Amino acid sequence: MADFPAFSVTADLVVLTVQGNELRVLLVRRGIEPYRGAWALPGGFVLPDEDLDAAAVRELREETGLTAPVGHLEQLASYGAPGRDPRGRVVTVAYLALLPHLPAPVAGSDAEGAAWVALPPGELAFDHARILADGVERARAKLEYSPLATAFCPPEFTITELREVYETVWDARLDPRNFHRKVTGTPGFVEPVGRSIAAERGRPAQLFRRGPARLLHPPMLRPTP
Amino acid sequence: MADFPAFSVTADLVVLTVQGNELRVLLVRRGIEPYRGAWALPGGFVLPDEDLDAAAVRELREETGLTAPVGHLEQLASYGAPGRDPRGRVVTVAYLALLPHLPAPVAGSDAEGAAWVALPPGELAFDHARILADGVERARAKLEYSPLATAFCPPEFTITELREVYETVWDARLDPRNFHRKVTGTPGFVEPVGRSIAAERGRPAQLFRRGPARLLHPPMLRPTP
DNA sequence: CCCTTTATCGTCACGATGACGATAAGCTCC
DNA sequence: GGAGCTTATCGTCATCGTGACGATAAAGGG
Repeated sequence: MADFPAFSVTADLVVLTVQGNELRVLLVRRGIEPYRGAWALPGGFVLPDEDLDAAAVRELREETGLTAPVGHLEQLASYGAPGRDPRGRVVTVAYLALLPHLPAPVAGSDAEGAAWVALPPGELAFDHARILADGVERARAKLEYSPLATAFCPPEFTITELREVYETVWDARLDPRNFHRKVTGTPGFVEPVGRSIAAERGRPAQLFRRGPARLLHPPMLRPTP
Repeated sequence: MADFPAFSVTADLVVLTVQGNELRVLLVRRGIEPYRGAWALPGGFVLPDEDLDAAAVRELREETGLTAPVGHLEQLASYGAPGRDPRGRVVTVAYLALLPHLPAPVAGSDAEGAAWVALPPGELAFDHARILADGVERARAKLEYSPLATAFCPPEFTITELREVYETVWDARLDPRNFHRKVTGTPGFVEPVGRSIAAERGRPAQLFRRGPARLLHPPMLRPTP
């Protein structure tokens, strides 16, 4: 392998969450050149003896303090155009993480500052705008045929909370009655906890947790406007 | 980037085609160690000033002699576990290519030998069995919600040829009448050429070419056995 | 107790689909 | 040239999923 050693490899993260009718992404402000002071996706170099997935998990933990297996993490795509990093030849393996909104502040970050930024953000370093767009599009598409919307919710949630996730990520309004029928009627999507929770107003709602299904048959369809 | 230069990057290809009721993958027999003599996915190192996609296109051309934009090529996933290549730290960016069956023999290959091998193949070098499985699963899934089955067909094809692609990739039997209705009724999936072609037996079939649609709404659904 | 709000259940029409019959348009064979 | 075979294409019908939307249930606030 001494013939082609000229690559560095990073694992960068598109970490999305839903809070207050907004889809937000975790960004860090770069403390060093290049792009010093600019927003960028969190991430870092894959260690010499580390698997790609392990690097992504490590970066996610470092940036969010997450240790418990909550939310969802999957590989997104890889980006390796020459010149995308002015320092040299860098291939970035991007990962997509979907998390419930964390009440605790973003801790343990070694970057200058980390923040949840509403979409769309401003300018991003490197080709991170493209990576972010790919991640958001992946998330939007996956809500259709997978139960991943539950990754944006806490362990126990109401149907209304789940619907608000869909409405926020898709930027669309869904009929509460049809949504309720669809979700509770799809086997394995959600399972009733058996308890209810009172909201600020109105009738208390049943609590659910995510079910065992990995795929939705038939899928949730985005409204055609 | 001098801190972490210890990676080599390859672009490897999962090239699939449909021929005679069989799904086949393009494999090369390795001429050098490690895994000398074993079947492997075609591919090679990304050049120092080459984009990942460009490397995949170059490898595809070198292995198949393809120059015209036929079929389909997309990034699949990246694989970088330590130890997956005994020679050192290698990250492989895998690509998935779907091609019509090429009447010309596989030309221009710089490997010892290249062949179309029916699935499932025997043992493969490195972690290529896993990469191949991921590629096949991606292809199977994409036939549901995209018109990519046309990538397995020549520029002009009949509905029956297209149905045989689905049946082969999914290993399922589809009702010819319902399939015909579904395909011709989905806007942008296929467009009639206006001519017909006579098969060996039976009524001649109309010829179609692929339409402009990128997504199928609603999707083709795999039969639930 | 009435009103507001939200959760949940019901109803109905319509479009998509699976099962399958019917017809069309070539061929071969006699 | 017609019978018979094969495949392509069209039609029919019951069923299911879905969008639109009415109705009811269950809380709190005045």
